[in-house]
Amino acid sequence: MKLREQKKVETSARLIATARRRFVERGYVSTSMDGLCAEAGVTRGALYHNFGGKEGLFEAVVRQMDREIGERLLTVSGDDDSLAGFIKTCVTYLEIAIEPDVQQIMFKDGPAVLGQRLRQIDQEGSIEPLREAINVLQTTNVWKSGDTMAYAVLINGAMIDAALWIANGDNNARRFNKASEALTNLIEGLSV
Amino acid sequence: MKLREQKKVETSARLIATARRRFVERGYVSTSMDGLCAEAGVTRGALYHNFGGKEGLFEAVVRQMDREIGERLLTVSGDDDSLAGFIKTCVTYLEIAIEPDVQQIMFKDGPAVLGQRLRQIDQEGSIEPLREAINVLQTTNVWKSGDTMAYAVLINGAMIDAALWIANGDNNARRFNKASEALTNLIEGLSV
DNA sequence: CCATTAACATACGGCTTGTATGTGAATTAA
DNA sequence: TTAATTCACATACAAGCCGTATGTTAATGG
Repeated sequence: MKLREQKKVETSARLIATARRRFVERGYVSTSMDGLCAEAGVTRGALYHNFGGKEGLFEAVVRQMDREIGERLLTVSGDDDSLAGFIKTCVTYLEIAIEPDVQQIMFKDGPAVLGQRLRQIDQEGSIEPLREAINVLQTTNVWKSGDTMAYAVLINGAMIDAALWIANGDNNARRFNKASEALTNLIEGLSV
Repeated sequence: MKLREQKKVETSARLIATARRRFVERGYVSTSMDGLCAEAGVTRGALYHNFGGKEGLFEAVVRQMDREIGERLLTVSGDDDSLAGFIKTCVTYLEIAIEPDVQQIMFKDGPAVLGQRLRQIDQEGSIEPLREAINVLQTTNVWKSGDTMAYAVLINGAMIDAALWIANGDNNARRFNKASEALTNLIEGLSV
């Protein structure tokens, strides 16, 4: 890799890492680009050159986080095409969605900052894998008929809202158990 | 009502009405309080006196919208305690959640601006009625066992995400049919 | 009729973001 | 090798927005 190109990815990585931490700690609007760039050891010029602006930097953080989530889910689902495997993957997603980083970036600031683009981003990362898994279950006759994307969206939203409910309570473990039990019943109810 | 008190209500109402329109059209961050107050025929002094700030005004808009949604749902559900009535109410909620006003205020800007407070607000407006309906179904033995609040949250989230999916497509009617069919199957799957 | 208060207007300061321009090092071509 | 060019980044500047602190006027109450 060329020297200049390498420097570029280094500063980009530093900016993303710093941004991720600050966006999680202070939220999007309360995060100043001056302070962020200072901590990253660059000026705002570097930011606007690499990411176009505050929004672009935030989007880069979202994409990074989305990839990480996708990878973590892959290690769980593996090649298990059973209904039990699907449920286990969903419960794992619930665990991930509870984490403060994910809550702040993906659920709280994400929709306001990126709007529809956020959906496009984790369409690939979360919903599409979900849909494919449902599609497999449907072709093996263990899932009700109906549009697989609609099912995927419903379950995705159910898990997101459940995660927010869990994280906003004072007893996460208790709510998590209740939610995962209800979620399991919900999914089993959709199997034939 | 005292004269001064009445004036207060009037200006508050004008501010809320103008704010609702502008927040929907331009989004929260792109809405200037200078321009908003100018259109409402007052200065920013009135705003900060009545609502404390931009955030307080937005919260007032959210509460108004939440009440309207609750009332509209009540006219549909009535006193029908059957499973079919519950499904009908949910489909109606889906219809409401598709509307651009609701999407922008409740789903896009709401979480970022109000955060956890948004959940508290439509806890009363949306989730709690949902939970009560499920509770009735559960006591009449037409619903699986498990925590009613968890079920309510799951279904609530499923509908919200479905509404976002529908509204972001290019054929709303088609997606709405798919989503309502899948939602019906999901709910029926949770009945015994 | 006067004092008080409440609703609102005005003025000000500080912070933040985006852009326009400058600069030095790396790359490339002659 | 060297000179030109490009690129990654720094600096400077301008404009907008929000919150607060301070007036001001009209209603209320005694």
